[in-house]
Amino acid sequence: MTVPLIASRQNRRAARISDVAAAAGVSTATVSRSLTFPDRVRHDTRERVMEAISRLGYTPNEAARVLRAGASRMVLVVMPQRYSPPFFADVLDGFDASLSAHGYTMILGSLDGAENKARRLTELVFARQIDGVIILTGHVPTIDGRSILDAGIPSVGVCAEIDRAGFSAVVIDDEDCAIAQTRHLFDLGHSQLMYLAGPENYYNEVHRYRGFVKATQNAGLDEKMALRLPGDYSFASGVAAAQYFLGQSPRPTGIVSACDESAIGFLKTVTQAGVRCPEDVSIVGFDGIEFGEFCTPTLTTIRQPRRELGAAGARVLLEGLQGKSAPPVRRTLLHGELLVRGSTGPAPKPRSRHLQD
Amino acid sequence: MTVPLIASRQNRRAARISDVAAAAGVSTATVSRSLTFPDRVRHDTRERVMEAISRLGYTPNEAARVLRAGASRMVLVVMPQRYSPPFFADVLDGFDASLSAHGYTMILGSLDGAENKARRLTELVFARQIDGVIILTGHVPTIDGRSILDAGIPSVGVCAEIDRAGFSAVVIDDEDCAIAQTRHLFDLGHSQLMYLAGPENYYNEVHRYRGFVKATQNAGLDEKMALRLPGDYSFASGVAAAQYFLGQSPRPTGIVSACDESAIGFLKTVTQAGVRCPEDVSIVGFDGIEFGEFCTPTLTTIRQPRRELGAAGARVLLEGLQGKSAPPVRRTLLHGELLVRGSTGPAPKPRSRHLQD
DNA sequence: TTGTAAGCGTTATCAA
DNA sequence: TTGATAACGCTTACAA
Repeated sequence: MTVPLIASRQNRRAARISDVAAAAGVSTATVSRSLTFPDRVRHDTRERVMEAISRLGYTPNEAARVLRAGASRMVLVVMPQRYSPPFFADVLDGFDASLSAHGYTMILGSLDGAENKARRLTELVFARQIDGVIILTGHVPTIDGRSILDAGIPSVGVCAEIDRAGFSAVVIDDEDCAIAQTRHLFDLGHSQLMYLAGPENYYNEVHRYRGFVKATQNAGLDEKMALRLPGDYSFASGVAAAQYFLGQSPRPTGIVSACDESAIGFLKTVTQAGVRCPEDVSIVGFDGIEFGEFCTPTLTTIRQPRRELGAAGARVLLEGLQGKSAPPVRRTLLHGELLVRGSTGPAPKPRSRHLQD
Repeated sequence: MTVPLIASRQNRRAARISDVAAAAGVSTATVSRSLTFPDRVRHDTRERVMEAISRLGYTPNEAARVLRAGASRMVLVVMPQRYSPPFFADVLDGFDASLSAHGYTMILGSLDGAENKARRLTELVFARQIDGVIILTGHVPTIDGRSILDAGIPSVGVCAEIDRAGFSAVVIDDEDCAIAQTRHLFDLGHSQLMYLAGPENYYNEVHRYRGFVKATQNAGLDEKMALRLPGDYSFASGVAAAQYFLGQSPRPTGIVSACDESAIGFLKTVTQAGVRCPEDVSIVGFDGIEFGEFCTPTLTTIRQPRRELGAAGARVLLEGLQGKSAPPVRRTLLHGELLVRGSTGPAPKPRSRHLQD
């Protein structure tokens, strides 16, 4: 189903290339060349053309250029369903800075809400309105038997690898970071851990949980000493996990969270219930969002290189966009870094703790 | 200066309308009509056409449609220089939901970074690639003697009125909200206030500060009892203000902040220095971002109806987009709401307080 | 170095 | 109800 186009009110007719050509006393081809290949035009001719352009306030009609050239210089960034604005804002900044420096415009589309959002994005790509795609989630939906990835335009996964072969990715070492989170707690003497998960089957969740499991196994910890609670990267799921935690006895003393928001929700909720952090419970977040410095206590976490992820993602995409042939598929690995702050401390002495409610 | 277009690699040639027409044994006009005006085509003809479309995986080329129809169904959202992702994310969601339901695609552009960002956005609009504009800041830069507002396309200010006559706006009652913030502190007995400002000359800052001044004057408070500290809606400016505050003696006991981030930065910094909140100092934020519930103490603030701002802004723009003639200019006023939480309490008894460092 | 002219893929007008 | 055809405004062979 296509919505009919409604022509917008034209006030004064916009200048066309032919107007400029007439004003400068040259052909339209010369105007076009003056703009795109300045050195293929005689100097004084170009001056006349430029003067006419600025006098008439001419801007080339983008639709006509796109149609003729078969390229739109637009890049679509696909956001996951549940996303954290504090986290992604910096990544997007990284994209935007690089892309706009190279003449590309960034379009943002999110996969949340109804299916028709995903449909519109897919159509946009197949309508040849998009030259390249950056995907911030591992999975892209298939609509009417085709997905954005089928359009055959350069596409790169950032923050998450795309769940289909043949695409480059820029990611961090999620698994190692989760190992670092977990080890940090072990090093502090914790032996009863809890894992606060992200959305099931998400790339990041899978890898982070894998790291958590490896680290606990390495430490010889029994599976049962490392409970996994569901979550979705929201404050709310941290609160829910905290409520579960408060009902436990004995309680775990170390919490590994798959993101900062949930960690902060958890932190606040248990603190309010009288549990002290880090004396009674230690918690490690993941992402390094700015809030982590402003909650109480400050949040120990994994700092992700957010702008660098954005910049590197843009760079990889630009290679695909500008090269004559498809560049080799590759995986760029950046590194997260453990940031020890106030929310983690030595495990409490092994005394049973049911200070409850 | 225009960047040359580089045609993207075509794998298999995309189906065109003529391919569909041939496959269905009709003319291209009939294919077009089947898509746009289904009821002007005989039922069985349309069925054949639709079958061919889905068999060939045909999607109309957007550039061609845009060129021919003179409308792009794209809406540009202009973000201010300094913006708060946690705040604007919900507003954007509000836009996106309404716009995409009406067949429009949203493009995001920010004014931060170098001038060339603003230039690209301006060109995009003059290139007739954009049907409508939503502006989240009062001021839009002029580049080469023209601004986005000069393009003559429907434009609406959201969260801030545009600093030029002739444009509709959807805003909240900033001034009244600031009065409510300030009164709340007076009601609690505070008489030495401090105002933590937003960026100079921003629409919101101007109105909020005006409300603050009015409320203090109404209360008969001396100008000197109400210091204004500069800020820019960031955590950092809250921290800076806190450092100034800590150096004061006696200190103000009530802080009115122009945004939540600064308030939280302030809160954290003074708390860490041993000042108790709300016993020694009360603070009121502005915006109602989610994190306000998770800092310690929770933040008293003004809750803005963010999604409603987005939805209303989209609605006003859509009127301009869909109507035959320009709708009347009007100002839609929504209301913020004081949310009393933990960061405000009765003014301390008037004893001098230099508990310092 | 410059100009001529043929498309790019649609949609809308007009005629059948 | 359908079809032929002329735009939409630009870029780019190719010719001069």
